[in-house]
Amino acid sequence: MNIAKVIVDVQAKAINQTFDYLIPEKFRDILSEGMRVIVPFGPRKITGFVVGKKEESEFEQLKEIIDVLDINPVLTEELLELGKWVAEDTLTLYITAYQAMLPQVLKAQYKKELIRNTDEELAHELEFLFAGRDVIRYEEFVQSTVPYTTLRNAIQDGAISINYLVKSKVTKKVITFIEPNKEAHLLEEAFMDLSPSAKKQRHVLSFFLEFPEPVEQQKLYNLTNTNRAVIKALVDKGILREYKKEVYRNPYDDTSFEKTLPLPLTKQQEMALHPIIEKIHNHKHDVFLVHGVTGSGKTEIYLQAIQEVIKQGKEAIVLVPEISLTPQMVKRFKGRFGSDVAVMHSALSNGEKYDEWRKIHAKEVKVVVGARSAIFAPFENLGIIIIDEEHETTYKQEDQPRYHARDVAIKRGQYHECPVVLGSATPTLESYARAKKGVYQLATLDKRTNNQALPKVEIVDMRNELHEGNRSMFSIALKREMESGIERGEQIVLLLNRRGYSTFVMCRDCGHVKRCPHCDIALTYHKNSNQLKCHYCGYEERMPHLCPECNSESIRYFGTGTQRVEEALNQLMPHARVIRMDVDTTRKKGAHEKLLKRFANKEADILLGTQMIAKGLDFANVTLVGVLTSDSMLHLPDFRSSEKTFQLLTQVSGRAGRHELSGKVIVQSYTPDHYSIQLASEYDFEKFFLYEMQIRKKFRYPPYVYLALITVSHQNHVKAVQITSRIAQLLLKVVGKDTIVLGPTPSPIARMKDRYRYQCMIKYKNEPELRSTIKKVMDLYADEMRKEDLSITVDMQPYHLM
DNA sequence: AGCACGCCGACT
DNA sequence: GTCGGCGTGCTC
Repeated sequence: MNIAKVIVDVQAKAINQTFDYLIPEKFRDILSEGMRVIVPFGPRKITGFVVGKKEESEFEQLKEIIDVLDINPVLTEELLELGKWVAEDTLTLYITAYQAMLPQVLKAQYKKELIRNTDEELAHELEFLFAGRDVIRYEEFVQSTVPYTTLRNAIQDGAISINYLVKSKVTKKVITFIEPNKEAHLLEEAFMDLSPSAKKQRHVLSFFLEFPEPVEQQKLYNLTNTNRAVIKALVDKGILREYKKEVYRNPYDDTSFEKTLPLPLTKQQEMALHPIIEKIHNHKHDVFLVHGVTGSGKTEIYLQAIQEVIKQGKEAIVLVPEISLTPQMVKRFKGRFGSDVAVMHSALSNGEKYDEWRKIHAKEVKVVVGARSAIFAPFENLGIIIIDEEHETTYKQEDQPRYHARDVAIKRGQYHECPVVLGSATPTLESYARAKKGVYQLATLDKRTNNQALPKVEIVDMRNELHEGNRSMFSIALKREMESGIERGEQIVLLLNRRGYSTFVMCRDCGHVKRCPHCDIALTYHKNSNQLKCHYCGYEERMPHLCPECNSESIRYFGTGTQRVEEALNQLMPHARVIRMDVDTTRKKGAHEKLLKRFANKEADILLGTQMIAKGLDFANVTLVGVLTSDSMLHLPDFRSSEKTFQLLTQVSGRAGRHELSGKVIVQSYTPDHYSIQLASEYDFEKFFLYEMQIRKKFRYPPYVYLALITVSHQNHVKAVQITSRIAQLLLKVVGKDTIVLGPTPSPIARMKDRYRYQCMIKYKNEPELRSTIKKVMDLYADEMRKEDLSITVDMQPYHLM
């Protein structure tokens, strides 16, 4: 096996295939599939993944692999196969799929440098640029005024050559330790010899006389109240010694988690857990849907199933929506499994993510708890995969590869012959329908573990409030409940649902709304900078004093931001202490946890926030949940808007009365009769499911059909429409008669970054050839995509129709 | 994609 | 003769 098949790091359709390379003698024994290599590619050097080996190649002149980057393969055989499947299933490039499976820092960076090959005089500009050096960075040339032709000539003459470099982004964290450099009695001698005026040095030495152990440099500074200078003096005298050690960055201090033991299960939990355990014992794959109301103890089921898996010497993956949002979740896993747990989520730095990944790769942990991409954890002996809050949209990646973690989980579950558990209080219609059909195993938990009733939900019709002269954003009922709650010393969670409903700027005189000049969307007002920003392209301008249309001074921002609610709250109840949680107050690392901790410590009466407070919070003292704007996303152009509203209301309601105190929920709405609001208030998932399924059936939406969305964008409006139309016609010709091809229709954001966007939607039940057909159609436009700056993207099973 | 190479027109 | 701007074709 002297030849390696390599997928190279070039994102282009024409390169989406394996390339053969000769394995040099020195790498023959060590090179295996799944390793990263550096290979020559045309004039450059790039990285690639070895996906296979073979004896012969149809190419005559093979180049040799330049270097091998890994000692152990970064992708297992399973992951190589899985990546191939992901790429083909989502219609993306192999290299894109492989890179999505690995931490960012393993992606190489490419650099160039110019090398002088001759002592002879160069063109004078080049001579000036090199300034006596033999090697310069390529950027130096780019930044200079030297014409390209001059360099080109020098390269053709052989006077200068380009060196292509592959640089690793990997940085490993190193900690400096300080320890005594002498034995105890010699140390004591040294102590005596120290000048009596060297107070600090004597203090440090006395510390080491008491504890002759290595100490982290930083800790030593703190413990002995010294600094670099003092320690250096002692090191220079040969009394102390410093050494460096490579460590994992540990974003969670394992010792700070209290060890927990399995809790006794309720009958319902027992019944849900039992069949899962059975599959674990029999090494059989199956998909379980655990449909449990908030507080029904789903997490305990996960924990005990994982315990069983660990007992068998196998590993577990737990996906949670966005783990930084639920420190309580991490606490529960770390509390039960301690340092056997790796944690992966977007709030970690790239270095931290890499370290957590290395722990998995090195088989130092048994469990990974993480967001979407943790589904690719390089375990080789998986015993269970759990997806908590299965309905969350974050499990679908919105850029390439556009995979859904649930699909990947099931694929891996099949490979490892292990169960996949989906958990939710409000499952997606897709999963629930499958469970009802018997494709998934359904377990229902309709009782809370503490037998507390779910909090009562009161819907307030905001139209009546308006008629009765209450123009504020708080209904009379909500105000009353907030006041009495605070009086009793209880806490309140207020949700401002502002998805699809941000703060835009409108002139009260002429109705003019400020829009982005490059995108078809209203600009959003940002108070702290007094600027208007576009959330799609980043365009920004100053908030105008006068309406640009009619010069009126009555130009104001509309919509309800959390800041405005906070101000109104302060006016309404000056004594109430409010914590505001939104993108602005949680931008800084760790800000999230800090705010939640303050709320938990009862440093505030009201927690006011956006969607991010709806999930996973568990505060014993919260008895009231208020939803200020329950219907803001009902009117989005999205077939899931009812489902999402139902999910959000159900979830946020579950935040009240989780422990001894009973809870209450007040939902304010302008459409109080809407079924998703009504049924959420009754916690009637079953009824909601049946009703919504009828609607999906009538309008032909999932789960009755599968969707594929093709989005075409181009600077020229007419061109975008024309091409979309042609694609729709081409597809219509080949698909089955039950398949619906819609389009061209303008995308919900019809213009973005000065490009017009049109889409073609395909609704199908059974189209085994659809992927290859779409590929062929895309190939027809390959040339135009390159030359004419045309863009065509495909999303199989889109979540948002943007 | 990213690069080299070659051709062409413009300008000293 | 240079200089700079495209278009084209190749990458094991």
